Amino acid sequence: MRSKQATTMSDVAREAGVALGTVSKVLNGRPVGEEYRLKVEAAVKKLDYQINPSAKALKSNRSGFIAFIVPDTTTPFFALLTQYVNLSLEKRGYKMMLCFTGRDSVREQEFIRMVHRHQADGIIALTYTPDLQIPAGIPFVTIDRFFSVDVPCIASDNFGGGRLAAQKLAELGCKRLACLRIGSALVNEPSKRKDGFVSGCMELGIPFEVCNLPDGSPLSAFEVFLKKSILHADPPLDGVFCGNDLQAWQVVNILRRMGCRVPEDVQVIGFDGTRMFGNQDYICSTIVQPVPDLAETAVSMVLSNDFKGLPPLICLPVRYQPGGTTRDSKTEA
Amino acid sequence: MRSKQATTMSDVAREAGVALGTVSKVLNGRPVGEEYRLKVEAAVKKLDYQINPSAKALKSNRSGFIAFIVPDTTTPFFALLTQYVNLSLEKRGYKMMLCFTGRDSVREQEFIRMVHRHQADGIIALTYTPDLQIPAGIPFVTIDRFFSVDVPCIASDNFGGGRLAAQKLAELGCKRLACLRIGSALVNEPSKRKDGFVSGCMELGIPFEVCNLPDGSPLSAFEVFLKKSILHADPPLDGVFCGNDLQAWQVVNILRRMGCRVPEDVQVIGFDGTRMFGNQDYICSTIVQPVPDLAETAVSMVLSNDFKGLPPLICLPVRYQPGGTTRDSKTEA
DNA sequence: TTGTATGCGTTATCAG
DNA sequence: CTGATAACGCATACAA
Repeated sequence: MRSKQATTMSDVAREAGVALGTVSKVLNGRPVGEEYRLKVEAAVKKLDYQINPSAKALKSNRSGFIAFIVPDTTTPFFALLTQYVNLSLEKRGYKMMLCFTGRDSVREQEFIRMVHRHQADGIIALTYTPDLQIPAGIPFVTIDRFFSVDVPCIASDNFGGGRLAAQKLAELGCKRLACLRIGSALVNEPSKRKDGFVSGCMELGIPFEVCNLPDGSPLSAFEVFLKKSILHADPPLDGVFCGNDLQAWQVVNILRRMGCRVPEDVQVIGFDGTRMFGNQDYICSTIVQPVPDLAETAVSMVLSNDFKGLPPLICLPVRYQPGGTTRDSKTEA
Repeated sequence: MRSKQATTMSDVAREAGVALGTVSKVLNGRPVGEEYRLKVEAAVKKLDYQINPSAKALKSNRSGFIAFIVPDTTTPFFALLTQYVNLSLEKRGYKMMLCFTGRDSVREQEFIRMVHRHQADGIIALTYTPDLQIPAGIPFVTIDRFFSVDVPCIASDNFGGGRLAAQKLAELGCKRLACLRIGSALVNEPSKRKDGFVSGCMELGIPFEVCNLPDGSPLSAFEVFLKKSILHADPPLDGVFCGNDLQAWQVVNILRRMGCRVPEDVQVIGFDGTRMFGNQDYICSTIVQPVPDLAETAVSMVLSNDFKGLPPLICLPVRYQPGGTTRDSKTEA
């Protein structure tokens, strides 16, 4: 029992001098006589009535919660996404049920059960579990991970971003490019960054290499590759595109430790749009993901009335952002 | 209506050949005949029964949700805290209701209403709104913000952290110290960092200055102060303690732009324990807040059976972490 | 159009 | 200790 006995719909009905059902209708925006509506609204205000979400959920089988499944909330990209998904949900009167999995597929599967039990009205998931069991009968959309044609996927234009990186590096004077990436060889959305980059390089006719390491590879593998390509190739490597900003940052560290100047000798572009402290300087030159749009789109799709008939894959436009690891005019270090 | 008609307690009761009430008792761990318990448990497993949280909440007035109110989820410290609060709640079978306020006190107050409506079982808030109306009748604990003796506050040992910073800087050879901070002059938990630092300096008998700027001050104010203290003081300023890691990072940028080498000429210590990408290198030498402990303590307190009778302020120990902006043996840049 | 009655799935009371 | 029964607050057919 809360502090003050909660006021219920009956209280409002009595206060307004109308029937219970009428109150319910007013609250749910159903057609009701103007005169009645005003009386009900007055009573609601007077009593400071708040609907009881549990009762509503019990009766309607709709909880007003959307589950958001994400590996963690501390990686800057995920943190930003979490915030915007939360915001987009809030704007539509929904609450978020946050599930961070720690990349543990058992936990992930457990969450799906939990979400099911809580009658969540939908799930937005950013997951890399390959064999995830998607629950039937509940709207499910993914971010950055394509499952199948009946599971809508919202992603950045990863392919276009890769191309853009290649173009920018060429534009900025690079003579030999490379794509460095640690990540599953599986074809997933982020792996298209590499594909786009390759496509861009080929179109530009610029020499390039791809160094795609499996998950969990040590950073030293990057170092070996970089040493070889910078010291023994002709022209030497002078432009690097990385799978994400973390890897770009690591590569920059390696390069500087090797005595390479960044961006004077080698220019580096990452992916994501990570900023110091979430809202300060960009950590590196990067392809920025449209996080607010990703969130807004995911939310609007998962809440879509006609969930079937949604497009299977939506790609949102990215943009290039100088961040000190390229020789853009305005950010010469 | 969900995909498969949800199985209910009655189904379990029928399957187990017992009464409805018995099932409820088993599920809530109330004493029940061993024989009955086994039958019920078997039926639960067989039918894959899951309790309906809405019905439970409706009847019991306990939603199983704890609200977590935080300015944003992208600032690294908040992101980490969010994750650990979520984890601590999950371990106890609770769900988190995430409310990020964007430092908007109207939104904040609105959340409190919403939380109330949703019958949240408690609130954990990290807020800087001075005149926040704390709802009566619902367990409310704060992090890093002291309201009054009946609102428990969990904080890092800010005072001790300030002292520790002074000690470390002295130990590392600094001859003149300064505390730089932007933040309300209000006496709140974080402002104790400065107090601890002052206390440490005085005890050590080392010369020091304090530069405490009001919220919203431009960074240039720091620069003016630094120029004066480094160029025109004797001995020159060579050790800086900042109110948090963001400010430390900004100060380091200013110093380097001024031509000062960090940490060779000036050493800098921040506060929070911020790391690149959430889990990589520390951004600067810093006093690390015990985030997992803060979260765990806040959760355990807000769920405490005897909410009255909790101590009004709990300070958790911090630690010093070299991070490249001090001349510690192991991190000489 | 408005009002009434029933039941959602659970917990709690109370009589066996 | 067990089992029947009555709410909890709301939505929704259905009757007026």
